Formats: sequence, structure tokens, C-alpha cells
Amino acid sequence: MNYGIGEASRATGIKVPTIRYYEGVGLLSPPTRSEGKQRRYQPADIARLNFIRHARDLGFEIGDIRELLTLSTRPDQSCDQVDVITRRHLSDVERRIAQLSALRVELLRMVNECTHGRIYECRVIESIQEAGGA
Amino acid sequence: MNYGIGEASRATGIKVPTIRYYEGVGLLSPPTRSEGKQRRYQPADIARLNFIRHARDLGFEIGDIRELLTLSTRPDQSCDQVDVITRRHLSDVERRIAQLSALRVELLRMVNECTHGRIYECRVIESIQEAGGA
DNA sequence: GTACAACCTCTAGCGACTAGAGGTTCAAGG
DNA sequence: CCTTGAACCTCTAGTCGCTAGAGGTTGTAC
Repeated sequence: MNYGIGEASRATGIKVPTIRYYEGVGLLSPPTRSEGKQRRYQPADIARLNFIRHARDLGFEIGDIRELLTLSTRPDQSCDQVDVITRRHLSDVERRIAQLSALRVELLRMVNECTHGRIYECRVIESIQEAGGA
Repeated sequence: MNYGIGEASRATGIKVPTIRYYEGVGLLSPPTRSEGKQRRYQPADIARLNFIRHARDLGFEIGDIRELLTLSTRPDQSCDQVDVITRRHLSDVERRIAQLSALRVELLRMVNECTHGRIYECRVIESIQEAGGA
């Protein structure tokens, strides 16, 4: 049994154009084609797409996923590299959380100072004019 | 006194090509030019650029900044719209923090389960294969 | 007058898709 | 067998907020 691209899409939750995009950037090798040159996917392709989707859900970028996919096909190698990629991504996520949290504090301060008057006395506008965050 | 684009850049911390970009997207109206058609900025332009920079530092997107700039030139209007824009941005920031925090928990769980063995028993790879976050 | 930094415009690239045009193939029903 | 229409195909361009580079011009200091 094989899948058309639409079935693959429904099976994985990845949109049809995105599947083609993944093929284009080399995450997925070109599948076999029907006589009329339409893509036909095998269960292994579906598994690979699911892997990609889960990794994207976890925020890994395409380059990392490419590497993780390669590593996952070398079961005997040490998983150190997997660990490195994951930790690097984790610290990236933590850095972004920190940045956004600082922003949040600043924005909260601004909206809390708002007295709902006229623009000329608007504390939000003043905050942006005077200094700004980060 | 007026400023060349390089001076404007140093005065505001916005890179030269970015200043031209802001002009292109209509955040900044085209300045006067020298005889040789080079841009000459006035102090009011510098103030506007500083406003833009601070707003960008606070994470506002270009469209929002355009609106905030327009509003800031209408001192008699109510600042309700400013409040709306700011609160909308704030909740966007909070949404992103929540997403990233969930991601962080998942990634932490994954790296903590890592036993530094071989790929075939790698818990990180397994996590991605099995389910994935979000 | 000449050197050279600073400026100019224009195009293309980043990441990860998404949208649309314009054409072809597949599967089901008559 | 034939037609309908959904699903498929390729290709290009757009999103966002810049950034980089090519190739040419202007401003300023000596």
C-alpha cells in the first residue's frame, strides 16, 4: 500500500505544499512516482514525515532536523551529537524566553501606567519616545 | 544643522541600510536631499528614528509602529487605540512565552532522560519518533 | 586635484513556509 | 468509454525585517 501526497498530508498533519517543500530542501528524498508522475509515499516516508513534524513542533530548525534524521539512521553511533543539538536548542529556547519575559515586564508597566486620556499625556507613547526596552 | 545617513545611523543605533528600508516601507518620509542627491536628515527625523528603534526593541512590528507614529502626531485624540495595540502586542508576547515554556519543559525532559548511550536506545530520538511536543 | 570614505540604487538572500497561476492525472459514476 | 471534478503537478512570487553585495556617484580633507 502507498499514499498519495494528500493522504500523506492527512496522515501526518503536514500540509501538502509543505511536504513538497521538505522534499525540495532535502529533508525527504524524492518518492517514487505513479505513471502520471504523481508522488507515491511508502509507510517509511510517513514515519519520516511524522518525525519531521514532531521535531518542528519541538521548534528544531530544518538544519537540525536534517542532522537528527541522519543520526537516527546510524543506530550504533553514540548519541552525544543528538544531545548537543538538543541542548543547544534548549538554551536557544531559554534565551528567547528570557528576552520575551523582559519585554513583557516593560509592556506591562506601560499599559498599567495608561490613564486612558489623550495622546499628549499618553504614558505608552512617552515610554517609547524616551527610552524603550531591552 | 542636518545629518547624513551615517550620522543618523550613529545617532540612533539603526544601521544605514535599515534606515533606507524604513523609508521604503513608509515609516519615515523621504528626507530632503543634498545637491548630489544624498539624504539629509533633520532633528525631527532623528527623533522619529529613535521612536522607531525603541518600538522595535519592544518587539512591535512595523505595521503597529506605523500606527503608533500616526497616533503620536494626533495629541488630542484618545489614547485608547495606543492601549489596544500595546495590549494586543503584550498578549502576543505572553502567548509566545507560554509556547516556549511548554517546549522548554519537553526538551528538558528529553535531555534529562538521555543516558549517553547509542542512538538505537536514545531517548531523545525516541521522543521525537513517538510523539513530539505541543 | 586626487584619494577615499561615504553615499547612491538595485537585486537577491535569509527561514519556513504559503498562495496562486495555469496545466495534468486520477478515480468514480453514468 | 467518457466525462466530471478533486487531487495532483511545476513554477513563481510573497510573507517579515532586515542584510549583503554589485557597481556606480558624491563629499570632504589634504
